[in-house]
Amino acid sequence: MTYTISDLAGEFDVTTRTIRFYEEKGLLKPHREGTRRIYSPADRTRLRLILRGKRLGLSLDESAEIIGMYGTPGNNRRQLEKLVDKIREKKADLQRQQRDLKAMLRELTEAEIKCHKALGTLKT
Amino acid sequence: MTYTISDLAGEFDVTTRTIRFYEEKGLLKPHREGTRRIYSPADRTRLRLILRGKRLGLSLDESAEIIGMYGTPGNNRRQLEKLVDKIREKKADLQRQQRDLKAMLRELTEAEIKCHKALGTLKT
DNA sequence: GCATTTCTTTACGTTAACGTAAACGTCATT
DNA sequence: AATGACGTTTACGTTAACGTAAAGAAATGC
Repeated sequence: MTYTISDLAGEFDVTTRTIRFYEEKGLLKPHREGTRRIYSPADRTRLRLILRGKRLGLSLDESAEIIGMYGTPGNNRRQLEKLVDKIREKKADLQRQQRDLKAMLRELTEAEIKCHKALGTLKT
Repeated sequence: MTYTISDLAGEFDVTTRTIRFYEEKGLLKPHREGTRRIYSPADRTRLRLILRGKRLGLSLDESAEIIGMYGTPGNNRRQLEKLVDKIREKKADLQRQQRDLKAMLRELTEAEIKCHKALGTLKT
C-alpha cells in the first residue's frame, strides 16, 4: 500500500505544504515516481509520530531525535550506552510532563466542581 | 512576602525579558513601587502556571485562558454553563495529550529494552 | 561621592513552523 | 483540445515568543 501527499494530508488533517516542509527538514524521505512523491506505510507512521510529537509540544528536531531512537540500534557498545542515556533523558522529560499534566487536570477538575456548586446554589 | 523581577527570574530560570514580555501580553500585572515591579505570591503562582503550560506545549494565550478558569466563577447562569463547557474541552485536550504521552513512553521503554538486549549479546 | 549593579523603556532582530502566491507540468475527462 | 484536479518548485510573508542592544534612572557597596 502507498499514499499520495494529499492522501496523508487528508487523513491527518494537515496541508500538503506541511508535509513537504517536514521533508525539507529531513523528517520524511518519500520515494519518487518521476517527480511525484509516493509514501509508504513506514512514511505514514513517521508522519503520525511527528504529529504526535507536535501535540506534545515537541519541536520538529526533538521529534526527529526521538523517532531516530526507535530505529535499529547500532552494534557499537559505546554508542549503545549513549543511546540508552538519551532515551532515559527523554523519558524523564516526558515523566515530568506527565506530572504537569496531572496537576493541571486536577486543577481543572476543581474549577469544574466549583462551577457545579455555584450552579447548585443558583437553582433555588 | 514580595519578589523583585530578578528574584523570580532566578527562581524559575527565565530571563527578566521573558517576565516583562508576559506582562506585556497581559499575563502578569505586578504592583509598582515607583517604576519598579513588585511581585506578590499570587503573581508568582501565575508565573509558575504559565511556565507549566509552556512545558506542556501550550501557547501563552492558551495558558492565560486556562489560568482564567481558576478564578472565581461569575454568578450568571449562562456564563457558568459556558465556563463548564470550556473546562471540559480543555480537559479533553489534556486527556488526549496524556494518551499520546503514555504511548510515547511505552515506545521509548521498548527502545530501551532493545538496547539492553543488544548490549547483552555484546557482553560475550 | 563615585562606581557598580539593578532596574526601566524603546526598538529592532531572530527562529521555528508553516502560509500564501506565482508559475509551471501532467493526467483524466468532457 | 481544452478544462479541471492534482502535482511540482521557488520564494517571499507571517506569527509567537522571546533575544539583544541602547540609553538612561535609581539604589547599593565601598
